[in-house]
Amino acid sequence: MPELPEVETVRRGLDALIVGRIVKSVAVHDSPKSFPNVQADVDAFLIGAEIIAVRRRAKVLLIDLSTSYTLVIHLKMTGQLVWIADTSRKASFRGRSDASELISPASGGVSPSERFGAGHPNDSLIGELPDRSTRVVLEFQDGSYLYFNDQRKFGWVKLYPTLEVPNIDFMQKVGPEPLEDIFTSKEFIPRVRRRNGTTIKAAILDQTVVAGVGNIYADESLWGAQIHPATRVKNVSDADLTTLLKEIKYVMNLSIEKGGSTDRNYVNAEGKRGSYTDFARVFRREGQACPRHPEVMIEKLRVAGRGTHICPVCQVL
DNA sequence: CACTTGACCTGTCCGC
DNA sequence: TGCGGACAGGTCAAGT
Repeated sequence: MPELPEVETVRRGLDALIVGRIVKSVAVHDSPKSFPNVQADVDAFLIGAEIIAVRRRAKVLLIDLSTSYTLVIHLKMTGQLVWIADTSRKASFRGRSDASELISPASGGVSPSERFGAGHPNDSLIGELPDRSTRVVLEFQDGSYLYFNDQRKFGWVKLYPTLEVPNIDFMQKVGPEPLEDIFTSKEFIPRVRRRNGTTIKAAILDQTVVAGVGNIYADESLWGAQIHPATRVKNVSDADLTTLLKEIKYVMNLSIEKGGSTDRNYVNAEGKRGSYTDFARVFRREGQACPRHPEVMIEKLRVAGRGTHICPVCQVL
C-alpha cells in the first residue's frame, strides 16, 4: 500500500478537495469488507452529511462527517481515493442504486501507461472513472465524485461513530506517529527492543512498534542507517537505532515532499503519480549502483517474508 | 508466548 | 503466443 507518506499525500489532497461537500449518494461494488452490517447507519449518517475534516492515523484515513460519524478507510496494497469534479457523467448516476450499473466496460487489457504515455512523474495514472477496480463511489451534491478504487480488494471503507474510532482494535494497538517531533529515540528504542527476537526489518514493519513504515521506507531507512535488514534486533546498537529513526523521519519527509512513491498503483487524490522512487537509493534498484559505492550493485533478497533491497558493502550482517 | 507463514485478491512479468 | 509460477506497497489468522 500506500505507506505513511502516500496516505498523508492523499489526506492533504482530500483536505483541499472535499471538505465542505455534502454526500448525496453512495454505491458499493464488490467490496465485501466495506460497510459491513450497517446499511441503516449509512442511510442515516452518511447520506446528507457534510465533510468536516480529513485526518490520518498510521496508514488509515479518517473522513469526519457533520453527523459525528467518520469514514475509516484503509487502502492496503492497491487502494486509491480519487476525487473528480466531473459533471458530464452526472446523468448516468442519477437515481441508480445498483452499483454494478456504474462500472464501465473493461478497458480491453490496455494498461494506463500504454493509454497515457510513459508515466512521467506526476502524470495522471487514471483513465475514465469508474473503472473495473472501482469499489465505492461517493457522489456529492455538487455533482463531483470520490472514487475508492482497489484492484486487489484488500482495502475497505467503513463507517464508525467518530467517538468510537479510537476504540477500534487497530487504533488501540498501533504505535506512535514517527514524524511527530515528540517521537524520539527515547521512545523508539524500547519499542523496537520489544521485538528483540526478530530482525530489525520485521521490527520496524510491525505497526505496533511504530506507525506507518512499510516495505519501501523500511529498505530506504535501513540503507540510510547502514544496517543490514536481517540483523537481529538484539545485535543493533542504541546508536544505530537512533540513526535509524532519523533516517525513517528523513525518507518519509522527503517522500511527502515528492508526493509519495508510485511503484505501480499509487496515485494521489487527483489521480497523479508521486515521484519519490526517482530519489530512492535501494528500493526496486537491484542491479543498479549503490549511491555510496558506485562500483557496487544493489542486491535483492528476502527478509521478513518481503522483497528486500540492500547494498552488500554498506549493509553487512 | 513470540515469531513466521499463509491467506486474502487481481494483474503483471518472466522463463519455458 | 501460451501457460504456469512467482511476485506486488499490508494486515490478519493460523501454524510452529
